Amino acid sequence: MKLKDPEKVELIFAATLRLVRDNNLTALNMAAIGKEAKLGMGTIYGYFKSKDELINSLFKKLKGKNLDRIYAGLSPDAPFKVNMKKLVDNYIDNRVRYFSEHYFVEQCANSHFLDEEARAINQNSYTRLFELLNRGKNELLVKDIDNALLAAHMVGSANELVNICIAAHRPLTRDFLDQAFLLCWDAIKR
Amino acid sequence: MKLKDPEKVELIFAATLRLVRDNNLTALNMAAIGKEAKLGMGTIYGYFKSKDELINSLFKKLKGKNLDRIYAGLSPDAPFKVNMKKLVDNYIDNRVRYFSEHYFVEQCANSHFLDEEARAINQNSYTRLFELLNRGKNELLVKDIDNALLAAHMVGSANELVNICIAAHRPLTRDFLDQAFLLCWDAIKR
Amino acid sequence: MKLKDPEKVELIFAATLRLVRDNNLTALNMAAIGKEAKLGMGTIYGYFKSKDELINSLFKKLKGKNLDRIYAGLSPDAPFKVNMKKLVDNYIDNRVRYFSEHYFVEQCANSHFLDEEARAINQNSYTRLFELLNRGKNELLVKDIDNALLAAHMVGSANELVNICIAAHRPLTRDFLDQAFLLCWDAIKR
Amino acid sequence: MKLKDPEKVELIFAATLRLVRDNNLTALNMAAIGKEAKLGMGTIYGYFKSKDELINSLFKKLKGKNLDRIYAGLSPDAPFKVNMKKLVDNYIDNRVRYFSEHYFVEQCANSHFLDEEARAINQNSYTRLFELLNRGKNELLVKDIDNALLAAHMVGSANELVNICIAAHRPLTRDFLDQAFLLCWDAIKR
DNA sequence: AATGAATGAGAGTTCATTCAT
DNA sequence: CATGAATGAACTCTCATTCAT
Repeated sequence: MKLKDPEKVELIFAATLRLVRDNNLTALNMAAIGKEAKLGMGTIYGYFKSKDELINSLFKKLKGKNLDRIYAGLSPDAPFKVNMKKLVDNYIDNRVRYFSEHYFVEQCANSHFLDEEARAINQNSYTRLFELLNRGKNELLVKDIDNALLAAHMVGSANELVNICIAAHRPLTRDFLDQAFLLCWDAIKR
Repeated sequence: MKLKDPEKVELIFAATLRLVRDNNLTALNMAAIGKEAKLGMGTIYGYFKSKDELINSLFKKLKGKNLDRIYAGLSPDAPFKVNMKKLVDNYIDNRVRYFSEHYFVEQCANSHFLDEEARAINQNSYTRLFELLNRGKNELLVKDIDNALLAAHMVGSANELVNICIAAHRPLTRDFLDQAFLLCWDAIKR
Repeated sequence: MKLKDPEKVELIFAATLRLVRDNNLTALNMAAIGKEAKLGMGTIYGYFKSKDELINSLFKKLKGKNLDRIYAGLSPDAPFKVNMKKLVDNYIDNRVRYFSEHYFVEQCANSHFLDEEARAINQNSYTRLFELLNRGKNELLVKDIDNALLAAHMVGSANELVNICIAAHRPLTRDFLDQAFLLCWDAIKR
Repeated sequence: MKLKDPEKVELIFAATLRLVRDNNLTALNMAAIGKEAKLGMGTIYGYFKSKDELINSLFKKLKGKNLDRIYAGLSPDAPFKVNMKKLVDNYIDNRVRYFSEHYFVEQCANSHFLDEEARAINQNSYTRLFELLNRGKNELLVKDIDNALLAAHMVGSANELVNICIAAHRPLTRDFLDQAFLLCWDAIKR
């Protein structure tokens, strides 16, 4: 698929995110994307050969962008706990700031749209967190529990926290972030 | 005189759960339910006046049954921590044991199918957990943090733990449950 | 079709007339007839082998009954104009009094339900009127115009008059009948 | 840029009229319209958002066109009786010439398809005839009888005349029209 | 004989995808 | 290239008819 005009791809992606945020992935349809992006349906099919490809494409892009943002500002030189705090802050802040992106990603994860590659990406997103947790274990700061469990605990709780935040239209305060981290840290710390 | 057969409702529900587990809520269609339940499609409309009603009906039933199971065996006379352990065990055990039911409920929550009543039920499911956490606070065992945050932390992490468990075909061991509780407890304990 | 219980047939017919009057022939369905007549659907199929047969049966019965009522009280010994007045009075009175029957008959006439026999009956209903008109012509009271035209004029106008009457909830007064007859008589009289 | 084709609406309307003429409104279905109009079924939904809308749309169009044709050639300057003759001629001629259109309209009037607006149009179609009859009364040419009765008489008889004409495959002769008018005129004239 | 639950063909409608313009 | 009208398979739902009770 030749991307003749990269700007159009962004138009399509943005339209898709708005529609899923407002309506739901289940209600997403190609005609609506065309209308929302102010593009003909044929044009969209010039950039994506199917609805599935469009969704997978956007999913992969968002997953990548998101990982970059989450690990931004972490440094091997900083103390472990500082890195963890930064990570949790980043994670929560990101989920709130880019809510429609995460909403889309979450809806996709439960759908039949994702292809093998996308599912793999979804599962590999823990890699860097695992590395960080290993460092924590080496420094005898983190419980000697399977990384998968530790990660699941952190990510699951952070996600649910954000969901509540969004549902209650609660603004993201420093206090909230601190309390969220406190819970996470107490859970995993040795 | 032939009466409408209450067992058929169960047949329909079971078929629906199997189909959603195997194919996804998005792929669920009335013809398939009929075939899977070995009933004519019209028969299903004798028990539910629409696909939406069927889905909402099943959703509400599962939500109710699930809450009952989760809080089974808890006692006001038992120490707080014992109750919490029981709760987390129940919760995780239930999610694994009745995976297809939870899968269905989760898919519904992300869909346009749920009616107002179902959405309300979905949101009120935290009530009993809040009461338990209040007791923990009274006994100075639980951090003085908003119940919503504490609950979100517990539930979110438990869900993600189970997802990993299921994805990795990992059996539910005593060790796993103990470690999961340890994380939860350390997080919320004062 | 053995009529085991002639009373049930009447129940079915009455239910059908009520339903068509209230809803329309297009909306008539067998389940509704069963419910309205307080009979099981199987019972109805014991008396009529299909929906079509039921409708045709009722149509034929109503057509016959109606003709008898319309020509009741006419006598070869009475003067022509007296007979005509009686006929128009009968016709209009009947249409108003047995409105739901005529409504059913009219809806049938425009439907795909009627079989050959019913259509024939519908067309032969003019025979006796033609004979009467012939007598009028012999007595030099009626215009020398094709009976079909004369009859169509009378019947068509009477029907439309009644429709207006019903639509406007206008009661059937002596004046109304007299004016209606005046129009008819002036039209056909030589 | 391909524009929605206004000709297609006519194609759809024409196909609908043919199907109703040949089979009945009750037997009309969207797949058949598509096939008859040589259009995909979905295409029809590009022009009409439902079967009901299609039917109401066609009904309203036909009602309008028909009224225009019926009152064509009438003039306030012409004598009353000349106008009446023209009107009856137009009416009968129209009903015969555009039989399938009238057949469709009649079937609709007896169906559950018409919306409020269409029913209102159907009932207001007498307005112009009432005005004409008022003029006749002013000129002391028409009986002092309620317009509704006079109109019903004229319209009802004309309709029935045409039905006979069509049923008997009788061509529409000058004689026939003259006789039909004679009946009408004698009926209403003072 | 009477019942009404069960059936499934067929109706109206949607939507991913194509293709003439 | 871009467009959006056209397509028809697939979906939800209805209803005449059957048949186990």
